[in-house]
Amino acid sequence: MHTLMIADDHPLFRDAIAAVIDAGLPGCHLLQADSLAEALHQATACEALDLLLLDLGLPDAEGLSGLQALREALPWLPVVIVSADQERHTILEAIDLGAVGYIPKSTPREALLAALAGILEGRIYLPPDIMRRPPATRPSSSPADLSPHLASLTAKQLEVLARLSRGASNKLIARELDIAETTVKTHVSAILRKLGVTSRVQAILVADQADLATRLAQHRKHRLDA
Amino acid sequence: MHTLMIADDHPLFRDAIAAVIDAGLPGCHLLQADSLAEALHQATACEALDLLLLDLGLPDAEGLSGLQALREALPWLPVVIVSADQERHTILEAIDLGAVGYIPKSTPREALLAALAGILEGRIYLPPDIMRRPPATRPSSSPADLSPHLASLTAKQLEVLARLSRGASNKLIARELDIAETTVKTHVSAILRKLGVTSRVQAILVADQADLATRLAQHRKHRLDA
DNA sequence: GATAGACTCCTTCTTTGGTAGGAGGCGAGA
DNA sequence: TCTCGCCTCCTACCAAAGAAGGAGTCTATC
Repeated sequence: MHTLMIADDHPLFRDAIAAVIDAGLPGCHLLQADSLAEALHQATACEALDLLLLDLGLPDAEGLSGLQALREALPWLPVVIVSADQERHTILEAIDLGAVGYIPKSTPREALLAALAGILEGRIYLPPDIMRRPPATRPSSSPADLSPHLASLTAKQLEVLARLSRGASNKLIARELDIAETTVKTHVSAILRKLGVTSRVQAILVADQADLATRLAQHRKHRLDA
Repeated sequence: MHTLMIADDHPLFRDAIAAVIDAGLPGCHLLQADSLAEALHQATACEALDLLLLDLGLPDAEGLSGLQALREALPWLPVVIVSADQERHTILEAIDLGAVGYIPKSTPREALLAALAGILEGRIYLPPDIMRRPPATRPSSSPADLSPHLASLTAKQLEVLARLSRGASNKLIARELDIAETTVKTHVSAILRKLGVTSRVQAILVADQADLATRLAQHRKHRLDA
């Protein structure tokens, strides 16, 4: 059937989760590792591996760095995080790094088995109870504006700047925003003037210094508040 | 059974998705809205609403701002995004804002129904095919080279690329390196070809992904060692 | 109703960026 | 020695970027 590996430095926990899997997903072949190095070693050797259950907090891998290392070394290997950490942020970051799921250690065994089954069938699992809670009110709004420049850009100009930052040409931006290329040029010229630079490249450098994404979100928010 | 609302400004698409749901999840009560304002209005009136299918691209809500507004106005209402946009980043941002799922418009009907069913049972749905792909862009910092591209650049090309990354023009680079502008162009063309991109802006994006500074230092070190 | 700003688009022009191809000099290694 | 890769520079040409100036629509505001 499937081959799974459990990477956790607590033998007791490895045994516990192995028992749950044995009972709930019979026929699975289970490997165990007590460190990231060991997991990497075994995973490299074993081609049939279907899924790695990775604990955050291995001795040789602080936090998500272990996941990152794994994704770089063995991109083909699906990894699901199993952790006591229930921070929304950690969960999202894990998914961003390419994890196929995130299972809190507090998950009841039925839910855990269902999650693993879903993942083995190709789905992504996130803990519903945590993710469905509204975000715990983000810090929001930096009152002091480091760059009066960026603040003076209009909504459309920000949209254009965002695309500049992705390396888009005027032509492509025109297509994406469904406006004429000449109009894009007009916007770009305005952006350059307001930012006090002379080329799109420099505009991009200024933009990502000031964290364009944040500003875009703020702009959207302001529009809605009004 | 369940009450769903579809918010999309294309009547044809609303009808299409309504037909799929009618056939696949019989007994569901379906509402429709063609704008964010309309969706907010109906959702406020209808207490029994279980799930909102929200299109990105409504006339009165650019991108994720609509989701943001909904989450603030009606935090109790589960929202699933239905969009043509398949960017990992967009998907993650949507989940971060509290969406309970993200369904690309290209999803086949069976998968769409399964996703909706899962969501109605409390799960989170993310498109596996997109999320399981390794992130396209990630700062690496590992010794293992994910970008054989950059490694293939010669010393001079790296010098040029470093200046490109600071926003320098060909002319300026020529002055700084004391070579002809045509030579700079030759280098730039070589860089673009090796990095597989078509403009200096894109080259810069690739470069600072791969931490150019580190690489430059390494290169200088090698030269000194030799 | 008038004013101002934002967005749209146009033409014209110059500068910059980028490709293609050829060519000479130089140093390392077969 | 001869070859190969890198650096250098050239011409010629084309595409993209950006400046300048004018102009129409719409919306919000006074």
